[in-house]
Amino acid sequence: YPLCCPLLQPRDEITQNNALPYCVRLRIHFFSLFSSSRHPVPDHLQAKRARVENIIRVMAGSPNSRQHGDSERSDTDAREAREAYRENKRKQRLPQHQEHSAAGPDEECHKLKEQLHSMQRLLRQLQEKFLQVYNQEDPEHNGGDEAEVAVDVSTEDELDRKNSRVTAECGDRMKAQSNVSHQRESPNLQEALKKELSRAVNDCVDRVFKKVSSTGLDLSPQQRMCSSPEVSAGADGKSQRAGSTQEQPQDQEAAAKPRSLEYYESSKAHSPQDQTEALSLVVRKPAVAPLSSVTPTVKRPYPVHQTPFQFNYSTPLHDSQILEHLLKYGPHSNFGVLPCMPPSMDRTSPDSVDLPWDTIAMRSKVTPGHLGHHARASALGAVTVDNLCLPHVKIECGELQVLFFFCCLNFNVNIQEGLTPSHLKKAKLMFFYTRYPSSNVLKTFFPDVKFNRCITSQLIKWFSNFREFYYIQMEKFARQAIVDGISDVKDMTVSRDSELFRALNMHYNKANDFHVPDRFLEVSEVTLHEFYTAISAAKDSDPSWKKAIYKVICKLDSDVPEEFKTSSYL
DNA sequence: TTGCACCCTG
DNA sequence: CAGGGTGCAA
Repeated sequence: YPLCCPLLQPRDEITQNNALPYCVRLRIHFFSLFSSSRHPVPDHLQAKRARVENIIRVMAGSPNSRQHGDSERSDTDAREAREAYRENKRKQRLPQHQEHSAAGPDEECHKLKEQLHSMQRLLRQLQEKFLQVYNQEDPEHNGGDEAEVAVDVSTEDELDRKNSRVTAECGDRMKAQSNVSHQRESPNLQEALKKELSRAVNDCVDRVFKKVSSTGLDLSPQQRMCSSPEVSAGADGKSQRAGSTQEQPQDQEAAAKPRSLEYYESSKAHSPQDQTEALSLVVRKPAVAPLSSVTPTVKRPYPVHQTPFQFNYSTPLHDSQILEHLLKYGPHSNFGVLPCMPPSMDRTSPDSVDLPWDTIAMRSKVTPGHLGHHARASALGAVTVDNLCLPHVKIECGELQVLFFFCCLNFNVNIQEGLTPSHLKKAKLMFFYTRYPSSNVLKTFFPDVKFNRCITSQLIKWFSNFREFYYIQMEKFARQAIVDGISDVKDMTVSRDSELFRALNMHYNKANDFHVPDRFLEVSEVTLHEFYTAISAAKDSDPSWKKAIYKVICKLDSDVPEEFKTSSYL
């Protein structure tokens, strides 16, 4: 079976089968995986799986979904293009030190290629592991009918024949089940099938979560929301509430609120202990020892004040760290604490149920040939990827299912949309070289970040804050020198022993694990002298007296070393 | 009018 | 560090 997993297939096989929404294929594979891989399959589950299998084939024959997807994609492409144009126009107006960007799509393409290759490599390894364990534990079920679950689109005639056959079969099966009898009244069999499919999938996902929680994973209610069996979602993204949720207030007002706020409130109601203070926009990275030495203090970045537009940082999972960890140390190793993200939806949002999985689908398609999908992913992923984060999850169980789940999770979030503490650290170290980085420099040196306007301004703001601290220190020490009666500028030097340097180093290089370049000491000294002379000349009476200094200092930037370009630098 | 950088504040 | 206010330049 594992060979059929779409995530484990070569990219071409995945993308060429796109007659069917990828989310559906992925869900099917989840369903098959969890219903058959470890235990003999009960009859009713087998029947369910067969139905699902049939539904796939029916849907694969439907041209509607694809056409819809294509038009949607070109819309997004156009939007993206307009955005890029505006971005370029804006750049032309930036001050001198901000150069033009020529790279753009090529760069992104290259970035995506690299990420894809890395992910594919990891997935191949995972596949091997899967096969190993699978063969050990369940030899008699290996290579059985699951192989047929993969969608094979052969000739159109054949497909038609299959469709009519499986449609009939599926109809019979459904008639046999009293709990879906109402669906017979549906004017459109496909709609009914979709409902049944999503019910099966939700069922499956719910079982995954049950399994997860029974084997040591700690999931709070909101993390299970996307798997709620009470909600039946159509595979086209629409959904219906098929049951009631007693914990959620369901007034119109709540439904009209921005999703982030809505989620924040509901999550607060569920687990008030998690949110105790104003939260940083910096997304905490996972503490995945020994890959990262970041202290595993995980803050829940639920944004109380965030606007939907800012809701773009998504995930701290980074560069397949989780998967790598699993592959290196096995699923029994202790993961410590996984990062958390701000789940943005709850089950009171009737149109949200299918989104997390759609997001998997779209993001999984982020490949050089599918930048259109990428655009869709950025638009929707900003909101939906959050759902897949499992805050405060300890991985201590050895379930392959969990491994696979996190594999998908990680695959999904391979592209950074949020800035992590590592990015902040890197930015601080970059400050030793450049006080006024252009947006191009930022893009070049944060290749693992999916840039958008929000992220860019956040990074710019960081450097603005760095400068602020820097200049405050300079002014402070310059004034101190004057108070101390230093009469000659030459008597003021900045060395590694200087108090001034220690203050700066403490701020930008707290761990003191980075060798600060000499050039930074020189620039610091120049800045200190500038402040000294300006204050000595009583220029500080002019409200904008610092501007002259800024003008001098911004010319002293040097190039950031190439090593900083590697996303795994830290 | 818009975007940016700085300033101030929490 | 981030948000809001302000002034400046394009």
